[in-house]
Amino acid sequence: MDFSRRDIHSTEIPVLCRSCEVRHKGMCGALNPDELTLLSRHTRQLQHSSGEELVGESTDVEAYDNVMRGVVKLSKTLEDGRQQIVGLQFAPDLVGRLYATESPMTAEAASDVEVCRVPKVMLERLIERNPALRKRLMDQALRELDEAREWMVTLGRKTASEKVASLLMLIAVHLDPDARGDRRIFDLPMSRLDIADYLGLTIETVSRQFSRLKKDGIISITANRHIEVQSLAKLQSRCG
Amino acid sequence: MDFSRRDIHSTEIPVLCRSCEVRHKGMCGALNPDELTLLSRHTRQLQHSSGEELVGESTDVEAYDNVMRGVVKLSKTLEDGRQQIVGLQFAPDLVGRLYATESPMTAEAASDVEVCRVPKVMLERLIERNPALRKRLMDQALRELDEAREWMVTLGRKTASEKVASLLMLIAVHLDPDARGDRRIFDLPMSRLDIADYLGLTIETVSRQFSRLKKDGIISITANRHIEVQSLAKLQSRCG
DNA sequence: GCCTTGCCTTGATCAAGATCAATTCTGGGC
DNA sequence: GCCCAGAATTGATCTTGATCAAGGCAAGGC
Repeated sequence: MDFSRRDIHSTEIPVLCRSCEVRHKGMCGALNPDELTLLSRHTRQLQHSSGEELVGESTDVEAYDNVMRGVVKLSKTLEDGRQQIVGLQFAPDLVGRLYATESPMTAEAASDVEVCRVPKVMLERLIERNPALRKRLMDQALRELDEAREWMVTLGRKTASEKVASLLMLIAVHLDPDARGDRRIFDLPMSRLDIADYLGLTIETVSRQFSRLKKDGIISITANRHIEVQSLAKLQSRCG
Repeated sequence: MDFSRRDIHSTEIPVLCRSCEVRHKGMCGALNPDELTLLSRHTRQLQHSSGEELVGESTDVEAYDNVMRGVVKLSKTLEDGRQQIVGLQFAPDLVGRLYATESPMTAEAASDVEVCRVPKVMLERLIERNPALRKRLMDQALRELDEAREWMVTLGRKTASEKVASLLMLIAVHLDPDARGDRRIFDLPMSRLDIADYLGLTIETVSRQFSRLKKDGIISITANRHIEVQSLAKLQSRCG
């Protein structure tokens, strides 16, 4: 698995949401600060497990959401309730299916989240006359495709213990990218249920695998969510 | 799962590969016949399980392959040999990672395949000045992303029997799209091993599930590959 | 025709992970 | 500090699908 840091400008730059007059610490992703300032129309704070949806099937608004802070989960549900998380979006990703008014998917806050809402037509009009933006959006789509396919290997061919190790690696890379050496410290941005739904496991199995990683001295956990990875190399070696 | 026929012009149109002077029955996909005639430089016939790779990591050629006939499998392999097929490409898909000279993936013929090879730089130059082509390629990327995420649900949350039913539905839709009524007849474009690698199962489990579908009168199989679906509705009801 | 080879099927057994059922931990309200 | 509700852990048991092993079947070579 390729856990290298994605190519974004991680220095935070102020972004002013014109309509709400909220000043964010934004990051350069698909939309740069200027474009975001130009387009953003509404800023929302969403709380973890509020049940509120972002751009998604049921909230079929004509908009995209640019993630400013926190983690958004994209999930799909079978008729009998079985759920699978099919993607995580970190700042500064743009959430929402380009060129489609609905998508058979739900976007919800996995952690506490702040998003800037961008009207669909405005963005799509801007895409037409801005080749750089177009390229960045194409790159986000292709990167998400690569990530989805990489995760298919995890879902289809890895053991429970490899799955959990892979998730910890993924999050360590996204949430503590500047750490030095072999240790990483971060807070899990999601519940055990979310983790299970992302890995195609049950919460009990996830919990047992965490306990095993603790027992083996690879991680320590406090307050359920706070993770200290003692050795990233050892964790990597468990990713299959 | 959405098994609706993808939006392509399925009428076949002649395409002339200029360099090889081969005339194909092409279909309109990401590249239309004019663009393909303009760009194609070499036509290759690949045989099922020849081991030959299309555009991929090891054959790091500066080209894309446009599938004219047959089915191409995209797969990833873990160090210990566990394999996962992460996508199937049917005619007239374009195979190859846009804007990247290598991708951690292998593309091989799943069935007997005919492809038109297109030089990377030529296509990327054409993209710059052809908005319609650009949009079609963006749409293929977004569609592949949707399909990958849909398959993640299959891999992570469905039972073996639902997985096999889902694969049969997928192939029925692609390879016998014009069939009327509730019956479908087609040849499986891949081996049991490929099926297992696409579904995250073993060949034995796949075989048992086929046997069960036969016993329940939902499908009949002759010569290993030839499938007759007696009731698409019943098959659908087993997809989870 | 017979043998070989590769692919598929079937059966017996095993183990990883699911399920069911208690506890225990954590955080929030008072 | 104490209580409560939701979340996480742990244990006991069961099920699904993997593994190991044997045999069937069809195509190609001689």
